[in-house]
Amino acid sequence: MTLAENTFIGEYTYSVDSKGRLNIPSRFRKSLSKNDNNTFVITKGLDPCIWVYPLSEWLKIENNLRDLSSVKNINRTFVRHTTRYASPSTYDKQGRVSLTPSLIEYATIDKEVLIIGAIRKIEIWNPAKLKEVDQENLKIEQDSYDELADKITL
Amino acid sequence: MTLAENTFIGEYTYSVDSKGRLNIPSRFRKSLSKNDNNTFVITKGLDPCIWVYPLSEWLKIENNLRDLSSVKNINRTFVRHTTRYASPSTYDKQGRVSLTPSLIEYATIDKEVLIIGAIRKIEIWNPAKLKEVDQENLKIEQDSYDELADKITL
DNA sequence: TAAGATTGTGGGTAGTAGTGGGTAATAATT
DNA sequence: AATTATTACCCACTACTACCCACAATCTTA
Repeated sequence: MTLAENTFIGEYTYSVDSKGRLNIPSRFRKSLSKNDNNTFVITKGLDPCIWVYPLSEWLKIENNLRDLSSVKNINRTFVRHTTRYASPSTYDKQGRVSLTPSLIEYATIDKEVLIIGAIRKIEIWNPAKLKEVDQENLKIEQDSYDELADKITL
Repeated sequence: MTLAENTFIGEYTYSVDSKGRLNIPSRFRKSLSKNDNNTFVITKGLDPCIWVYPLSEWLKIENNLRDLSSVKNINRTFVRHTTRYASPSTYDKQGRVSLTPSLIEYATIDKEVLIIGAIRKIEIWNPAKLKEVDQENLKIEQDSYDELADKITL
């Protein structure tokens, strides 16, 4: 038994260089399915962080979006918001992808970042920002946390 | 696995020149199917923006419209509004299409525009206008938005 | 423990992409 | 038919991106 493909766990502290490039941890690259041709899709997270999907995972999302009719206003809005910040990126010979300025700004990323494996995707955080968000969540969500406990056995 | 044909994601800030020409982002041109002979169909969006379809995608829409019975008033109106502003445009050697004055006026486009990949089509926005529209949508549709987000796993 | 391989980081360079303007070919109008 | 207007093509400049090479630190293996 080995680790599952396109499944990411663990946390790393890396740095973004002056050109906006960020190394994808070697472990994560090895986990990426061969079919994905060294390509991730990088986009805005729902939290103030950057999300990185394996190409094949992203294509599943695309297919769901494709079925939404543009006659409905809410569908147009949803599709636009989901796609506009997304861009495919094949990592270079050194294993790096490049982050766009607008994403770097959105995630308030300086130089040092936290790269976190979140099973189906990878999250890129400004360490300080994550601490903030964790604090807030701690207060609010104990109830919903309990609810989750029913579904997931730890 | 590679990126899907005629599928557009990402966002670009480009400018319309004095001749009404607009560059189609290189990524989008590469994604356009070979069958489409460098041709897009440019038309009015349902939002105050311009929609740009790959030729082959547009033909599918035409076929759908063909099946709408003209007995119903709403159908006649819908067909008329969808078709009257549409015109095919092959991009030049520099990768530019030209926008008609009436479309530019409809989308209140000045010089700077936001080009957004919306899966099956490309949207061209006046950045300020999009901000406005986003604001309005934010108020009204949070519930239906969440519902959609529930169906589609991000 | 020493040699080799792997991994993260930094920087230079050639090719590509976006933009602006001029000119020829085509279409429209008088 | 002549003139004007419009369109499409061509050339040129700038900025940026992707690729390449290099190096240091860490980990692996003999």
